[in-house]
Amino acid sequence: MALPHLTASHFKEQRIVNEPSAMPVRVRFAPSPTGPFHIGGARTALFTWLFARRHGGTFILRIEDTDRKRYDPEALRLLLDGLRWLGIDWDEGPEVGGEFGPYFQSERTELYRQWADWLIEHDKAYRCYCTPERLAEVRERQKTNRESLGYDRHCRNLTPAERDQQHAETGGHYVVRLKMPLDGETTVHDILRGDITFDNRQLQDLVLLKSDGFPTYHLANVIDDHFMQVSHIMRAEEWISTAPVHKHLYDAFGWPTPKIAHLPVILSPSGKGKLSKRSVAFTDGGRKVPVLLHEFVEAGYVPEALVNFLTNVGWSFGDDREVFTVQETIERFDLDRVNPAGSAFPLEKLDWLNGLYIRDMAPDKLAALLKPVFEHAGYTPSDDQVLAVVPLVQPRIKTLNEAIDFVGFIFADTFTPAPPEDLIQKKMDAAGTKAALEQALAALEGLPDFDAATQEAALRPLAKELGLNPGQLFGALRVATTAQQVAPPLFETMAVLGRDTSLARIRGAIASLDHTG
RNA sequence: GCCCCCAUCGUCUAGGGGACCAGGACGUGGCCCUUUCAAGGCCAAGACUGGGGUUCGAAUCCCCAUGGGGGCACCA
Repeated sequence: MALPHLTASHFKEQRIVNEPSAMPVRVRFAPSPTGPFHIGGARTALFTWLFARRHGGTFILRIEDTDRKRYDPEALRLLLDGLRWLGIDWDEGPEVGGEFGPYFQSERTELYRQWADWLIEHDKAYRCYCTPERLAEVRERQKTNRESLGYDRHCRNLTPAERDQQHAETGGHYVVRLKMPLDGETTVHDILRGDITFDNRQLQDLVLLKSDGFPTYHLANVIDDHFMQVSHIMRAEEWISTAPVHKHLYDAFGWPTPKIAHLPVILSPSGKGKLSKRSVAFTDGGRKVPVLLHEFVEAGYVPEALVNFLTNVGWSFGDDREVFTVQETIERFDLDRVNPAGSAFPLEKLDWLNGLYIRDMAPDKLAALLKPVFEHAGYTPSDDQVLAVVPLVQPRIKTLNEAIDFVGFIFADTFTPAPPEDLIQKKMDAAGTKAALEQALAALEGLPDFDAATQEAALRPLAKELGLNPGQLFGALRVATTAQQVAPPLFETMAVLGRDTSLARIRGAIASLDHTG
């Protein structure tokens, strides 16, 4: 009988027991306003928010605007709008405040500076006077010598006299670096992965305070998470490698380390590399893969579908269910069903889900969503016109934008007839098509009403009479009235178009067939 | 190069030593329905990366290999 090993399954058992801890759940999403809102960030925000809501905790939004060079004032608006669009609300943060503010790191610089000084005073950190040029040189040398890359700790070993001299020479220009242990190991506990152990010799004396006086992520993050009483850190997987540094920072301050879960990354649909705005990917169909949240909005996805989709990537509902509401997700979301493996972005599944949600939607709600889409495409339909068109598109579109191809022509100011040859259906010729259209025209003209059912009652027997398949007659009429080979069902379409317009177009088609003979 | 993480159908996933000749979903193919396109219904093909252990028994636990991913900034 072998001794039981400490295995992943042990962690999982422990996790379930320990999860509802006495400490109130306080989690944060802490984006950096340096550019558009990335879908990966949106997923991290969603999972964090779901976790907070599931545990009756507090969801904090904190803006990590400590990078002056990359700061983008537009980014914050995109971020807040994006979160709201997804239905993610925050209990503390911009616009709502909270007792642990301010929630913009740029307004907390004094705090970071104080604690950086504290670290220096307590010999946990040191001032580094190395210029970017020297750092680059060190780097180059390490590369040519095939050594492992990193700061050589030059300033850590300065004598007090040398330090004073450097201070004077550089005009007090310095960064603050954390004094990491030079040997031994550091173990970080990740909720999804268990213990992760690092060799301290691989770890860096990372910069905590930049020469412009702003903190780096490492410092600001640790200080804020501590003072904002964050219980669980949830962030993307790319932070794993700096987690041990953060652990040492907490230890240096003498603060407890929050529980940490590194969420898996979303990969490009090909599975090759992170889903990135820099390396634009395309689907097999040649469609550009959306990456930024506003690209999903513009592509005609609806928030309920995107949220449902995002929860299906890296997390699973269980019970073999793929479709569920946010409320249902909140009721059962937890970290133990988060898959630590990165996943390719299954865009086709989003299309399917989006279509599902569209078909499920109340017609007036769909109309409200569709109107701006039509307007963006250059049409100006009235509310009633959009509502009339909803039944035509609702069962057949996967994204809102697809409605434009189906029914956009209905709102167009001018009608461009299809070339006459397009009117001619399979196994038909120009003369036969012309005759069929003339017969149909006559039948339609005499109708007491122009609703779909009345039209059908007249035209279906006519097709038989003419010895045509329904598809032949209806196809010719479809092209005549819509100038499209693909359109919503004919009778409904003509009903929306109106009798006058429909008949005029049929007459035009008949005339165009004269010229082809 | 160094460090770290991960590994089930093409893809997203279920799976926690026996209930697994591995379940669901998307996509794909076929059939039905049909007025083009959809939607809907039915059916089908399709995976435990490899090798060693542990065990009566491994998709599941351990090790190695391989593959993929992430990181190695005065960016987050």
